[in-house]
Amino acid sequence: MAKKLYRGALTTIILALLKERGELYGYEIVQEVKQRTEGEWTITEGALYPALHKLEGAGHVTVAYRDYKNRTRKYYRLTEQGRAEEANLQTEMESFLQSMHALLNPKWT
Amino acid sequence: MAKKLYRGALTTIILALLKERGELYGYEIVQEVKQRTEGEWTITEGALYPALHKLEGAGHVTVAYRDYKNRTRKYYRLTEQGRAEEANLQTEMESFLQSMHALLNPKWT
DNA sequence: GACAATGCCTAAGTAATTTAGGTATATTTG
DNA sequence: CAAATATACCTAAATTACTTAGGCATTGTC
Repeated sequence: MAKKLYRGALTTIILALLKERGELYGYEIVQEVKQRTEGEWTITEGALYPALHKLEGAGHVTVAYRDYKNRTRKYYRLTEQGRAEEANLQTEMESFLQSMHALLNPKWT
Repeated sequence: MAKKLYRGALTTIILALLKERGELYGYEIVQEVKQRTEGEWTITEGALYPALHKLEGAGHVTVAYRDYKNRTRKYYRLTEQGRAEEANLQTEMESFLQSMHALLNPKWT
């Protein structure tokens, strides 16, 4: 995605964006991430599409095909389970941030 | 370390702890991380020791052997380059946190 | 008319981790 | 006091999320 970190965060990001936006297609997710991080992160398609397929297989998202100018877009949307999973991963991320904070910021005794 | 996330953060953590504490031996790092994260994270030794050896090979840390009750401890300490690297990784982590924030927290337009 | 952008995809390679061992001494517990 | 746990180091194989490097087809741009 960017350099070394971030491994494992991709699914969390996808689900969070879907929760916020309701519906997104793959290519749109790439653009969205690029915009929001001001070019810092570029999701590679080789990571994104397999991740989306895995989410679909797990029942966390559903797919709807829609055409736009002779190109087919696959729109993804959260299922009920997907919402639950999103909440879990959000919690996990918060826990991660907290732990990281505890490790990198010494307490001024 | 914990579940899925955090890959790539280990070196950042090690260097940050060394900067703060001056000197640490391997086993001590495991304990320190466990304490600070309130048991959330357990660095596996299979990850830690190779990481330390890599840091040594890169010239980011130096090693001093010291004995304590018939057991040998390998104390690690930052080199000048190690300090620079620590600063780099710290910056990288901050950038990561910022990007993550931008992705998970929608801006209330 | 060529090249970038849009839109989807997969397969091979990479690298940081986990898992699962190994060795040896010190301390705690039943 | 024996057995289990803690301390202290280590490595090798397996796992896994990712990058790299392709492929296909259409649309927009210089």
